[in-house]
Amino acid sequence: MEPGHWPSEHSDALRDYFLKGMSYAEIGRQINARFGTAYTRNAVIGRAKRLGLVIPEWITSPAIAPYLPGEAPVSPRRAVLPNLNLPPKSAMKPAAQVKLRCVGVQPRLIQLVELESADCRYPYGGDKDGEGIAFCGHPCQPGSSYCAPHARLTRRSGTGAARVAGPVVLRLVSAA
DNA sequence: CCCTGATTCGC
DNA sequence: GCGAATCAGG
Repeated sequence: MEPGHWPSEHSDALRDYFLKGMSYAEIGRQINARFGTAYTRNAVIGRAKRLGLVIPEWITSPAIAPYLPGEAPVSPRRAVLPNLNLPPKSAMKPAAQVKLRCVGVQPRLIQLVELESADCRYPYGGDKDGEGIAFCGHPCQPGSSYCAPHARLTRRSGTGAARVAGPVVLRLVSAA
């Protein structure tokens, strides 16, 4: 694809994940995984800001607003315009952080019964599927229960023995 | 050290 | 408008 612009699908996903309370890096990773894109966290952040993404307080804080007299009851809608109304800092999102997804790998989404002992046990679904949970299924690295991408996703680096691929360009290798 | 978010600046 | 580079804090 050759989009100089973000597809609405991606933007929608971005909003969804954002409202879900995930960090930009994770949002990026998940969108990357789902759409097979290669957005960096910077890209996601920049896009989010440009989109005017804001934390709907009325969602996270449905409490009564004890605004001071003189202050207009600006509850039902925060100005989404690029004026000068940005909150002092980040409002941070409370709930969420449920499940991680994955990197640039496309999971086989196999069932547990099909999962072998040498397959990556990375949980998929369960988030908005409603269907049975599936797993990555990629051949896991020796000594690990996950494949390389998922292993590095869980934890960074590999005891100073994995600094080979500089600018990592993860692309799937699964063919058949 | 790792991570995070936020901004600026060049394309 | 997009995103990398960079900055700043945890």
